Parts: sequence; C-alpha cells; structure tokens
Amino acid sequence: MTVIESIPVKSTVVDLCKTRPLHPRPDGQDRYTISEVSALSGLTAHTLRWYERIGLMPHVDRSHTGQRRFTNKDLDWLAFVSKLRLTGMPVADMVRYAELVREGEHTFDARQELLEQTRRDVITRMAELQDTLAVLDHKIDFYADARRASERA
Amino acid sequence: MTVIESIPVKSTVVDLCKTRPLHPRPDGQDRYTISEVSALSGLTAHTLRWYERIGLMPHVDRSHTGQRRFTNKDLDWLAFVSKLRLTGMPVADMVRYAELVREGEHTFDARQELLEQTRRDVITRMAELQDTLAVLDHKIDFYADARRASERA
DNA sequence: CGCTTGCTTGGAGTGCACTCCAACGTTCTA
DNA sequence: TAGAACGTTGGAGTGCACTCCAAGCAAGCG
Repeated sequence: MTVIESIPVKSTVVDLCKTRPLHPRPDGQDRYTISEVSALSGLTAHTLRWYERIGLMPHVDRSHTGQRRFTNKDLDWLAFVSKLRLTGMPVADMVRYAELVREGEHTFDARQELLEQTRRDVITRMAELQDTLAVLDHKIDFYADARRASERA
Repeated sequence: MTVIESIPVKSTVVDLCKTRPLHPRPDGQDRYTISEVSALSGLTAHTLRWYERIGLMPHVDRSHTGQRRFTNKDLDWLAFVSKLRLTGMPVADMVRYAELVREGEHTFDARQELLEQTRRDVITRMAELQDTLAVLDHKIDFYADARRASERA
C-alpha cells in the first residue's frame, strides 16, 4: 500500500520520430491558421500571439491580408517550447533560449549549458516530489488505519 | 550519457522520527518568536502572518502584549504544510485541508481523499518530468555531438 | 450579398502566492 | 535608559503567466 510505484521509465532511445503523424500537412502545404495551431498545440490563440510578442516564437509568416500562417517548423518549435514549459522553466529563460537560436550556431555552447541547468532543475524537482510522496503515503496510511479501526468497532 | 539517472528511491519506512532533533526546545518551553520560526521553517515572517490570516495556520498563541508565540505543534504543522507546497498543491486546497483538520475526526475520509488526489497529481507530474528529461537529453546530445564534430575539424 | 465565424491590435485585467509599506508598539543589549 | 532590533496591523504592491476586451477587418458559405 505504501510501496512507491516506480515511474515507468520510458525507453531512452527516441523511437517515435516516425511512428506518429508528425505534421497534419506535408511541407509545402503547411499554412495553418492560429485556431488550427491552437487546437494542435493545446495553447490558446491568445497565448500564441503573446508568445510571438515576447519573442518566444520566431516571427510568424502572414497571409496577404496580415493574418498569421504557421508552418510545420512553427509546430515543431511550439512542441519543444511546450516541453520546456513542462520542465518548469520560466518563460524568460525560454525567451533567452529562443534568442540564442536566432543568433545562430555559435551559441551552441550556451544553449547546451542552458538545457543542462534545466536538466539539473528537473532532477532536483523529481527528488523533491519523491520526498513528498513518502510524507503523503505516511498520512494516507494513518487515515486508512483509522478507518479500519473504526470499522472494527 | 543519455542514460536517465534513476532517482534514488528513499526507503519507504519512515526512519527519521528520532534521528534528527525534531524540536529545538522541549515541549513546555516551546514559545518561538516569528523570526525564530522564520529561520526554522524557511518561510518569511510575512508569509507566516499571511498563512495565519488566510486560515492555513491554526490561530497562533500570543504573548501578553499580543506578539505571536509559536509552539512545537505549530512547527510540525508548518513542516507538513511546506511538504504539501512542494507537491504543487494550491494554497486554496491546503486551506481546505486545514479546515477539515479543524472540524475534527469525522473528516478523516475527506482528508484521505484530498491527499490521495494530491498523490495522483504528484505521480502525474513526475511522469511529465520524466518525459521532458528524454527531450532534454536528446537536445543536449545533439549539442554535444556538434561540439565533438567541430573539435575534430 | 449577407451572415456568421474568425483574425487583428494595444492595452487592460486576472489569479496566484506572496511581498512590502507605514506607523506604530515591544524587547533586548550596553 | 537609550538605542537598535524586532513585532504588530490593514491594505497596497509585485511578478509571473497568461487572459480578456473592444473595435474593426477578413474568410467561407448558401
């Protein structure tokens, strides 16, 4: 009951590059409206515009009337950004990373360092969560025991 | 290099109840000022007052002039609350839990359910973090490879 | 063509969890 | 007993990450 479930560790080798449809449309016909991207990415249209404004998106292509048309590349970037958000990385740091990407290949080292720091933060956070699990289980057991005792009475 | 370090799983049996000084002062002489509690708990004095105001602390004892005097019991509660914070539980939910505690033993079931939901959330979050780790490692490896390639050149 | 739905903008608003302020009273140390 | 350091309050302010608004074009359908 108290046993800590081992988190199923995904196979480390990335084997999903071909197994799921990476892009709804093939390159060349990849011009998505903001609401399509919203549905695909899980981010609201508001958030997509805001990401662009703060520099977390490279400038998005526009139709002849000025409406946004996102590409497959934009979709990939948003997927990566969403992963970074899940790590708990602050938006300001993600903007910093986006700037480094814009600056070109000479920023590879800085980008690697940023990601390695993020990785360390994730490891730390996982250890914290593991600790809280022990406390939670301890309390849950206490209440479960109390229930059993009262049922016997 | 890409291998996911297994998070050291703490022994589940709680063996720390006696091994570290649980309370700086023995019961009976346990009257701590707010700044002492701040130092002991890692929470600021501001936050301690705020916790009391919103009902996340039971009402704290006062000196004859109205200054707060915290007890060992208060310290224990704060330690538990800090653990709950680390789970990512919103403050509003922690206040709900505190209310249940104030209402007495007939809320054991509700408290257990609240903690079990929190436990599920923690497990989910850990899985998310594990996923981000795979993406992070993938990118880090890419940059490391690029560096090795440029060094050979 | 008209209608509905969608997209545009700058700027303002929201919710959370603190964090700080002013103006004062208390406690400790020399 | 002076002075520094600490404590009190209600209420206002901060930083983050969105989230929404109004007013006005744009796009797709019968």
